[in-house]
Amino acid sequence: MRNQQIGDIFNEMADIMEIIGEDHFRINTYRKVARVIHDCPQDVSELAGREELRSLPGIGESSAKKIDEFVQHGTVQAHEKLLKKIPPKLLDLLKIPGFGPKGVAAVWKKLNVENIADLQRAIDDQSLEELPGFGAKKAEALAHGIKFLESAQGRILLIYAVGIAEAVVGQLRQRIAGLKRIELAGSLRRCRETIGDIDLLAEADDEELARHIVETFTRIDGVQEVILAGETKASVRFTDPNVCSDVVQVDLRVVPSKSTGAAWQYFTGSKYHNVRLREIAVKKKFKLNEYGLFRGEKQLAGKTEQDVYKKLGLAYIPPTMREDRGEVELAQKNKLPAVVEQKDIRGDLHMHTPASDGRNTLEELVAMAKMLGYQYIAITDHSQSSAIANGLDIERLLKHIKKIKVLNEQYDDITILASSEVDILMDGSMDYPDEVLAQLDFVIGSVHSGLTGPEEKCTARVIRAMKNPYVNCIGHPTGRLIGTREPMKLDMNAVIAAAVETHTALEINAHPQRLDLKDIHVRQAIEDGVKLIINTDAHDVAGLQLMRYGVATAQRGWATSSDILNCQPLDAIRAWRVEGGEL
DNA sequence: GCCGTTTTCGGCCCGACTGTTTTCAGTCG
Repeated sequence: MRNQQIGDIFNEMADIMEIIGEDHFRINTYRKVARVIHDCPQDVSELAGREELRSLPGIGESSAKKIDEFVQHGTVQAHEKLLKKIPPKLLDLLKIPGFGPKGVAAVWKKLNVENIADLQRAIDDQSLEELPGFGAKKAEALAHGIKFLESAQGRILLIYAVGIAEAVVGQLRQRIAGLKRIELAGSLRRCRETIGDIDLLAEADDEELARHIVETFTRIDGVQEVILAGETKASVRFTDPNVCSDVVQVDLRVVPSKSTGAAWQYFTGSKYHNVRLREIAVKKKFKLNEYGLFRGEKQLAGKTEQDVYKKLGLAYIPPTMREDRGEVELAQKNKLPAVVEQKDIRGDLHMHTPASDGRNTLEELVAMAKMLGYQYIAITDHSQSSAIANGLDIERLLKHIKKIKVLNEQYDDITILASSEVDILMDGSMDYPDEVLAQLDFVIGSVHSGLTGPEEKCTARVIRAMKNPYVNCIGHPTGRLIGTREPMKLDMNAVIAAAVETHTALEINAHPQRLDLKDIHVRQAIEDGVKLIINTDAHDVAGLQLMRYGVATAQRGWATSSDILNCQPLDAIRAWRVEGGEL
């Protein structure tokens, strides 16, 4: 999969073109191409040379040729030419907050600054402040920016961002008596798997209150630094050690109630989704901004998001779908899929007890599952090869199955399936013999070791497991840990085709560090008719409550409840499992 | 460079904040 690499080339070309001052519409096009490539579930290097590549939205003849060229030669001439026009480390300067292409071009041309060390020297010897358009304050801000860059952390996991946002909102509610409404926005609301900064939106109908909210925000506990603060908007760097050790940028915007919907829509993004909406507005001779949808001076919509979409002639688009991945077109035709919701989930088919590496008893898990309103759960302790996870040998497993069946008899309002998360061994065989697997109500096959092998080997391994008639589902298919462990190299086309052929479900593991399958693969899988299961893989009762992250990932992949096995009644799952029939 | 139920040529989203400015450019989201 070379999409990351190819997309990065287009972004780098755009960066260089900005510095040397080329047409910015062309630059935007390159950035869009980069985004389309990054979002594409198919390996674009496999689409190269075929018409399919040119049919991707935003990719025209010229971009397709560059992609073909990369696949054939490993380089793109246009890219190489651009690289020759700038010093090799110049692009590092763009990473400094507050320093953009115009500034970089100025210091390079006028002061021969070619990298961050050069810039630091220009700040130190005060030659920077002599430059037209620069000054002492700008120099100071850049010095600060360089320091920040040296200590900068990357994006944080969604669940930490949720924790931090809740901490900030909690403090604001406590400190501001007149605070009526405050909402989460940005990538946090869209439930991207990682979050760069946290966006909040507050409502205030008088300017006094708006100022008070902004000012209070800059003074709450945990603020490390105020980046900017105006009348209606402020940005801070914030940390809360109760959530995580990272320092995160939090942006707050305050708008009047007549604009709350438009502002919430705007600050939820994505940027590209918003651009699409504004283009539609322009075509209708309207104007869309964070204050509302306007015809001339007249506000047509703004109080609610629903109004804004409606007046634009669009069906309401759920936040998790707002990525400009085709949802706007479907909303225009009123053909959006009704994506799965938390309330559709009827059970959780992946969790662990102390029999292997879980922390809560069977009874405690059942109690929590009942509280969550589930009709069924599957107990899926590890198999014998997972020694670190205290996996069960056959003898222990058989006893465990008995215990679960006895327990199941005690409940008439929930069904407990005796199951197992069985290791897929290196050669693709299963960690228990078939006659043992046959005794389980449900079987998840998972890869837990040897994830670093070559693609053909990993793919063949998983597909062999799928071909075992007792395996119902592949758990966390790629094995990735976001930000920590790379996904296993899988030919996702082949895995999806095998899932259809062998009638095996794929898991959407809801754990915030996994989210595996991820959104674009979810979409690819359901397009080909694969059934998915959203599971928490809980190791304690708190883990059972992380289902929402899996649901959000399913929504981001446009899955409806009919795509998700554990949105169906247990009888339907049993029939699906045994007969291989349709749901 | 891409795209088209107003266009195959002429468009391509919008506003807050900051700093260096006598009216605005750059950056960010």
